[in-house]
Amino acid sequence: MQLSSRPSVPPTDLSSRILAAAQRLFARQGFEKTTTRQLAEAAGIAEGTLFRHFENKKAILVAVVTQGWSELLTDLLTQLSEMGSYRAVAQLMRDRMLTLHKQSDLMRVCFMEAQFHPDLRDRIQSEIINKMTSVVEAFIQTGVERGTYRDLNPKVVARVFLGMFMIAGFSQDTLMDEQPSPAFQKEMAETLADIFLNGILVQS
Amino acid sequence: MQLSSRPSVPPTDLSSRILAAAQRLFARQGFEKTTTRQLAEAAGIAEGTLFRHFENKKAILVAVVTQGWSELLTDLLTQLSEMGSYRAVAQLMRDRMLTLHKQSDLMRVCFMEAQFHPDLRDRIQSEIINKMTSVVEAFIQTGVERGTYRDLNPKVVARVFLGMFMIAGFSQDTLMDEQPSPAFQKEMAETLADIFLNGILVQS
Amino acid sequence: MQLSSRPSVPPTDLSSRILAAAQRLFARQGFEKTTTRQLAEAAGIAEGTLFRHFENKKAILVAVVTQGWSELLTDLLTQLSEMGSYRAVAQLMRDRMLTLHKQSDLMRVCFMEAQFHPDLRDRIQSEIINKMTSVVEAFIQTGVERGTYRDLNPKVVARVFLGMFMIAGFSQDTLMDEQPSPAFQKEMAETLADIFLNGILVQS
Amino acid sequence: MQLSSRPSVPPTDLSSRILAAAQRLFARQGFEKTTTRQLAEAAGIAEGTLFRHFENKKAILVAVVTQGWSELLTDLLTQLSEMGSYRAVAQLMRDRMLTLHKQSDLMRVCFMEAQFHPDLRDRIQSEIINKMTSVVEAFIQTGVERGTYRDLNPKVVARVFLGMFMIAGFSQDTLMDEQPSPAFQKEMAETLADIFLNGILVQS
DNA sequence: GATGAATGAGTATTCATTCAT
DNA sequence: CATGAATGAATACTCATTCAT
Repeated sequence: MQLSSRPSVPPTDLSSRILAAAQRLFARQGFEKTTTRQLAEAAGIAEGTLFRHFENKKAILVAVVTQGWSELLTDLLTQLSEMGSYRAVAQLMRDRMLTLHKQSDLMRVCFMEAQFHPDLRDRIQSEIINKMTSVVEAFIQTGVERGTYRDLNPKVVARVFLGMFMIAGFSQDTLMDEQPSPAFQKEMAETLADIFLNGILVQS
Repeated sequence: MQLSSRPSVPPTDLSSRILAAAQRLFARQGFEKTTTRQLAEAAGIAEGTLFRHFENKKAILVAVVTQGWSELLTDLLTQLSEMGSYRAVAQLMRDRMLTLHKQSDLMRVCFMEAQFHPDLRDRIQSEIINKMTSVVEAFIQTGVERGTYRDLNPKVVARVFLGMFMIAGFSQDTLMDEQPSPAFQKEMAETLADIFLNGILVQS
Repeated sequence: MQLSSRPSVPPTDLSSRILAAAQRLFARQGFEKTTTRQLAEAAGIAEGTLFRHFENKKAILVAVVTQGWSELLTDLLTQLSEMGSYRAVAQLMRDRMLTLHKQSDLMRVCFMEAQFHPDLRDRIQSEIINKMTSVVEAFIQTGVERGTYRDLNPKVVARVFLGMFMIAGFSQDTLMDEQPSPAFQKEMAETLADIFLNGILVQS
Repeated sequence: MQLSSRPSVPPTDLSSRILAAAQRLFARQGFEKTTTRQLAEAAGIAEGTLFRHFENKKAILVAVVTQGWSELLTDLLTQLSEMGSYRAVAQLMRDRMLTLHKQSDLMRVCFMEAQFHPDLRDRIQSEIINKMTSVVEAFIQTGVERGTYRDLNPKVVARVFLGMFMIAGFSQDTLMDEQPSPAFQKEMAETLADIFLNGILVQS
């Protein structure tokens, strides 16, 4: 997996067209319900052409997911590394959550399909989640050592942090209101960050 | 949907046998990948019999999900209403999250399939999520009014609270470690509740 | 494999209808070129029904061949065992060759497909050819011991004998004249039997 | 078809490379199961190039078969014409059968595919088989007239003679023992020639 | 001439649903 | 009511052939 690749992919090359179409369709309909015919049509190519670029349908899923997470991880790492104040994590979460919403396609694909495709899940886990978790963990650890964060298990906190991303990017669209207003989304993101930092209890 | 029904369903009646089998299979393999033949076999009946009890395969999905959330909601409402201290919410979360793990089958089915079946999602939302949210919202509201909780938007906090359930019950199994140890699960549940109440920042 | 089964199969049961259609089509067009759609149409059933009776297309081929040889072998054994005079082998050959013509469908299927389907070939060989060869071999052996046949290696003679069957039933239709006249066929059968018994050389 | 052409084809010219690859692949896998991609790969050229040299896949089959029989026929004619003694036909058969084994690739291709490609069969028949048959027929005829061979229908004997070739070159590999030992092959060839000349009956 | 990416009709197989028993 | 054989539309994937480079 290449973490540094990407925004340069020309949208005219077929593989990219296929992946773009696949991301949209998989997210909208799920992997199983997306037919290769639809995929080809959406990419503006013939059905057979799909199989010149990817060995089979599942390989398209793997590519979509791998590429997507790759981008996500790159962005997160960049932002974390540039973040001066350890209190600014709220800012980061807010930003991330709002942009994550745009990538909720990807989140959905992952959550939906990872479960039924062990090899896909293994890739996501070993190549991505673990990397993200350990980066965030190190970040939290530093915050704890500096006395900014409470003395909680950094590994666990990292998971909660990442889990919150998913709430934001994923469950909103899925089970909550059809189309939450931008204002509500903003408040949601800010409250989530606030709770993450301060909790809901009044400080005694 | 009946919220108060349920523990009286005899496991020998065919509809229940079908639903039990379906919940397991849908969670394990997803709705699309579960064939009616498997369903029938798992329920110990003939394939055609399925269609005497449910109009079509999708009706089985709807029934599984509705029934499951119904139980979940009933339990949550009971516990909330019986809860004296508003600080004890941590206790509740811990309990819920640990038991939720057992019901992760249901969570999975919901998260996976709700998206692709708008009518299912609508039912879940209008009949369940909204009810849960408003109950939790009222609970939070009271906590805020009593000065136990900070003055945050109760509706938003309620969503965060419910969202955290899902982290616990769902994403763990799906994307995190293959089989998180009970000890880790317990720590995860407690830390999540702790962060929800206190945040990660050191109290200044 | 059952050697003694057969002429009692009711032509109304679907498996038999499928096999009958398959024998004709495989012989006419080959296994690869026969589509399951054609197969179903010829058997007067739906395409999906094929797969309720046979696991896959190849299983139909195996069944056709096995069944066919089974019948052929049964007949041959019966005739050989009932044959009084060891000179009468000519009579047998003539009869067999003429009826074989009707079963040339089967011969073709076997010769064509056996080669590309090792497991099929193995079955034919171990269950049928070897049985036929050893029966004929024993017959020849007896002829040699009685002084009726020359002292040639019975195993080799048996193979030649069986090979001659194939010339008769198979290569005629395939490479020789489109439709050899019955008269020519009869002469061919008789000459083949004659040469087998007496050779072409004038007795010195 | 050119009977006198050929062994001068340089193996570097593309058409020949294609034919060589095709003969091997068709014999090994059959015509239908050999893909043009395999063909191109085996010939070391691009897939599209095939279609600059042959109009379509079937034309390659026709060329392979025509060329092969052409060589076979040339050899047979040469040997027959050089044969002094009419008793020496046994020698010829033995030789032919042993070398035929090497060309069993060709035999297989012919037997397999001729049947399903009427135009191919017509070519083989009119241009080759008929020529071979009539040459052999004339040869037998002469033997009969000289009193060496019994007074059998020369046309029929010629067919039996050619049919025996096929037993030898073809059916052995296909349905008989996996890999008959050279010794067994030799005995087979000799016995076949012996039976052809003398029959199996003890001369009374 | 050679290439190989693109094509799309065609394939075997699956599976929700029906219906005669 | 329960059954399970029959159905046939729908699916992922293959491959001979074309054509712009």
